[in-house]
Amino acid sequence: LDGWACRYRVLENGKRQIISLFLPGDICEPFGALPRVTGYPIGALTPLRVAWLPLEDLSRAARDYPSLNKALWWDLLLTETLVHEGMVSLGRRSAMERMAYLFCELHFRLSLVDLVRDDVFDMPVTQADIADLLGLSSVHVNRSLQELRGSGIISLRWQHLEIHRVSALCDLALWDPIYLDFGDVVPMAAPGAATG
Amino acid sequence: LDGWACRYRVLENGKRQIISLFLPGDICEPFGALPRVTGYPIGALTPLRVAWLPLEDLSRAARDYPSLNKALWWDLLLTETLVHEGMVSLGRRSAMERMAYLFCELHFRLSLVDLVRDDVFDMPVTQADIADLLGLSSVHVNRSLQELRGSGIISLRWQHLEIHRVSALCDLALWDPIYLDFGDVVPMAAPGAATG
DNA sequence: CGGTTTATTGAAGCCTCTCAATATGAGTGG
DNA sequence: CCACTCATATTGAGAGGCTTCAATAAACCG
Repeated sequence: LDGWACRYRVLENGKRQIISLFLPGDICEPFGALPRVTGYPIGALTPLRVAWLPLEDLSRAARDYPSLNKALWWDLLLTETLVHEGMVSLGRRSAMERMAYLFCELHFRLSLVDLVRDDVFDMPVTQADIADLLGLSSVHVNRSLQELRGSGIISLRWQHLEIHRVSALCDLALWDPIYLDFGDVVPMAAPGAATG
Repeated sequence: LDGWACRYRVLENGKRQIISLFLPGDICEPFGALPRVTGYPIGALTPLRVAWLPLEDLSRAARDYPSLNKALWWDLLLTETLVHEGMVSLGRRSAMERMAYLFCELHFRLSLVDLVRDDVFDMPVTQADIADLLGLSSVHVNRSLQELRGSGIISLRWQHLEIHRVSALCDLALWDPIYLDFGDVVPMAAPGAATG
């Protein structure tokens, strides 16, 4: 409900990679068992306020309310897409482009839950967190950030991010709003109970 | 059924990133609508032989056979985990480590479908493909490959990969067999039909 | 047997990392 | 309100990994 969390993984050599971000309104375990099984822990990046949904309640509610069921699928698809685009960032975007992309993504996601006002929003995370999210060192995050500020596209102070030129940021990020066409998605009717 | 495929994404600057690999036996669209919606194309890396399952048939079969339903969830979870670990590779593993990790993953996955004999298997992809998979340049893939061969851990000729020292490869890859504990997964019973 | 794709090699340069030091800010207790 | 402490941010310098460009060798294909 409040605060930012993430799914992450720490390698034996001590390096951490953040897999995905959970923002206010996000569902950490859309259909229950997903994250439990994978072994990736979920950690808080800020103090958190969370809602706990018993599996049975969620399951029953999803069965009773088709629109909720659809919303769960929608969430699953969107989350998946975000992860995929994160992979593209890590593999094929430069440090600057990754930073820009991250801000674009946050702008998009936080807008969905009405947490953006005039292209300004809170970013209650540390530069080290951003580094682990983007696969960079915190030093380099700092420098990229300064460069981005110097170009006049954004400003970031007191954990407030202000995007001055959204289109310039999107261009830099190689942003492609492929997720925005989710409106009329009707995924396959989910199969029956898994008792086997 | 035969051949390798992948889901990928090409950025405006022409760079390609491969999101995930589909090997023989893999399901490209586990619950139907997932990839269709995200905009990521699926491409063949080799000549392909595929089975096409009509959505209704799959849906009905999953409802009628709980074990199949469970298998679909299992597949979804495993695929998800593989993607996540791929992110960790891109973000926090060096070129050598990524190569090693890729071979470990392939060894694991191809073993599941009985395509590995004595730690030897086919790898019918080009070095450029591997580069796009690991977020590297093909030149660097070539050099990392040579280094890996020179160390005596593997040999790769005629698109045949031979792993001589599996444990050394796993160590190098920072391999962590977290997916191997999938045996007794019973995910949440999938919710009802999505008509909304 | 040519023609095209793929693999290999070399050299130069940049992007990003690591190490290390300093500055700034937030929180705490006096 | 200030001194102290700790986490975070910033800066510098040097090194290294990886990339790009470009050329050559090898393998594949009809």
